[in-house]
Amino acid sequence: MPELPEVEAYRRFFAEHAEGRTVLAVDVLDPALVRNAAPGDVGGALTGRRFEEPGRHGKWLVCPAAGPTLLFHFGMTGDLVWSGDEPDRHRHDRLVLVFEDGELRYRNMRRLGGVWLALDDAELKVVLGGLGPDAFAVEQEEFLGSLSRRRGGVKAALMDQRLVAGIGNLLADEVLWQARIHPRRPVEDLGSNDRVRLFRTMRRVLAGAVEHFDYLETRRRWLGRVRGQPGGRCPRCRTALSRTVVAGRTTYFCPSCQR
DNA sequence: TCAGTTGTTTATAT
DNA sequence: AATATAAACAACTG
Repeated sequence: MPELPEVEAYRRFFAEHAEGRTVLAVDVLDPALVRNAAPGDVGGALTGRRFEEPGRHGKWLVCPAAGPTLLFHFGMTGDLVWSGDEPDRHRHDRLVLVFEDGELRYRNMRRLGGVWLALDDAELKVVLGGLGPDAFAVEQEEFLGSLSRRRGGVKAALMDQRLVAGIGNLLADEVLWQARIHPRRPVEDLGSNDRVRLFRTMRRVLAGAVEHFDYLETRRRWLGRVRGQPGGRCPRCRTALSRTVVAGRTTYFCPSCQR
């Protein structure tokens, strides 16, 4: 379920297993998931290179290797697996980075997402240039500025990666529930107090989710834990949650708390 | 068999 | 020009 917090966990996982290590080989098991280069280009660019500290922007994992950069997007079902934790390759493993002490596998059941290669900053910008600032790093001033230029529903705005990068369907519902804002509320109707509360709530939710990225199961007072459950009730007021479609996605909210 | 699914892109409509 | 909506992508699960 890769939104910003999960990708941050992947970033740390990548750092643990790949940072500072030299690529011995790249096995492209599913050429279609190398999205912007010929399959052989990835190994050509990375073999013999050493990965540096990985970064993250929104839902993208950015892995520089002293020159070329490998980028991962996880779609809905992407994952990273270390061979030490799981000896055998899996049929959904799409690309494998081979190191001296093991291999790191990019797994993706549904094949949404994939792997991108950038050879320099210009190519990096082609891949990431359309994204807004990272939702966990953006300053309040910039966020409010973007909101002021935005019209339409607030949930659509939060999920728009050009506005801020990293918020997906579940986190958008979580942020709006915690901020007590109705997902269909037009941005232009929000007062400045609502906007500031939205920003602070977004930061708090992201911080909590990055800290405990199993928040969907374990966070007792969060919406995520009950959304989708039959008969799910608002953790604050016990009102039965509403389920609808907003911005094309299944949306849960509390009709009592979120006016 | 059928509905549903956490992401993004594209086409079309407003 | 922006925003909204639906479909497509793809491969499962219940």
